[in-house]
Amino acid sequence: MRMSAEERRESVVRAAVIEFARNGYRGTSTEAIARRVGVSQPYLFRLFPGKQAIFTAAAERCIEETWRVFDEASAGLTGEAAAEAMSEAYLGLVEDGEQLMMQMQLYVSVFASRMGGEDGEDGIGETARQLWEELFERVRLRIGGDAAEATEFFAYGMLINTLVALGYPQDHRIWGGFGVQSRAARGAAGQGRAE
Amino acid sequence: MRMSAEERRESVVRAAVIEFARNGYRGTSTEAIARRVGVSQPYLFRLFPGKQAIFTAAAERCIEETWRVFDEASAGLTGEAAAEAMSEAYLGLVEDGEQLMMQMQLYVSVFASRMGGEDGEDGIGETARQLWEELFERVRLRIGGDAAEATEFFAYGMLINTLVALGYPQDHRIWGGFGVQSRAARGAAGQGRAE
DNA sequence: CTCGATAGTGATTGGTCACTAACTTGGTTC
DNA sequence: GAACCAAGTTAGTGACCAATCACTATCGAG
Repeated sequence: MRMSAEERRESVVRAAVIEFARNGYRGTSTEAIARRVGVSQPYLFRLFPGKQAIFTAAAERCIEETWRVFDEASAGLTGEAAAEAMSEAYLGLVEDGEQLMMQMQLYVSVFASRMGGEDGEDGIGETARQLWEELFERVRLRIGGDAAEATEFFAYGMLINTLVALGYPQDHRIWGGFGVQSRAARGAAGQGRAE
Repeated sequence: MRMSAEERRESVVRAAVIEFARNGYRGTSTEAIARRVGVSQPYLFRLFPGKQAIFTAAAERCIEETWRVFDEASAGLTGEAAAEAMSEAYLGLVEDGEQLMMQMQLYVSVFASRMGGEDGEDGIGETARQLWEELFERVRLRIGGDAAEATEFFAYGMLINTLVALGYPQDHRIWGGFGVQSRAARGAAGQGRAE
């Protein structure tokens, strides 16, 4: 089906999120992305300057999407209620694993690009930090401005990432009282840890 | 320099942790590991049945090492004091990034192996979960048996992983009052969050 | 010294992958 | 209906990589 280059780019990004999430940067062939999109592999290089650019676009998309979900879930709320709503939404977002693993893949790619890893020498680290800080700031404001609470929110978020990556079902004892239904929000809700 | 197969395997594992940490499973060539060890690439396949086995050995080593550091740092302590000591030790362990990134690479590999990713079809997920649970259990006992506190400990640990991976120096404001010297311990210390 | 075992290498191979060049298809406009 | 342009394809290239095989070097024991 013939469509505009812009529309194609959009479907490439969507396909790339899935493929990169599952197999990582090196583990994903441009062939696989192209097949998922339904176009020939060389055509990708007309829509994007290279594989790295596709990865970056997918990573950006993924973090933007995370904020979109947070924003939607916590619209009109503030403080703990907002944090709770966002935590709950995050568990939903992350359930299928694709969004989550794209995040993780981004983190390891950023590290690799710093450690003289051979690929990703473009400014992916800079981009990632910018996106992360923006997300952090937005969440902080939404839950009421307290940095420590925002930090706690993200800490539990990162634990969720890890447990999901390892493949623990949400009723496994390792989730230790959080996870499963809305109780998941408890830990991340930042229930007034005074300091 | 000629050495016993067992000694060689040991140096291969050490080299593999570095290479896999920096470049991931797919991004690391057996050639690169061999070069770092100082042996020919084919010889690796005499010491290990395949690339995957080297990766698994490196991952196991890395988690065992984490416990070793925790254990040493918190020897003779219990409760919050133990948690604080372990947190502090973790920041030190993780500072250079290699241990940490090997962990992250393990997580993404486990996920990939679950998602029909083409490599890692051996039981790496099972192995990883076992190692993780063992570590969790040991930490839980050391800090006094409370699962929620252990969960919080690990949550902040995972946040540390992410921030280090993204390349934030420990005095960056995103660390929000934790990180930097022993104050790092504060967040992870599980300071009696009643419920 | 020599013989057996263990440590280690060089050459190769079948396969994969990012990326390029040159070409074709389909829609729009005058 | 032809001229034009953007969308899309087929064919190909050089580089790299895990794994195998057949071989050599070095050690220790009798």
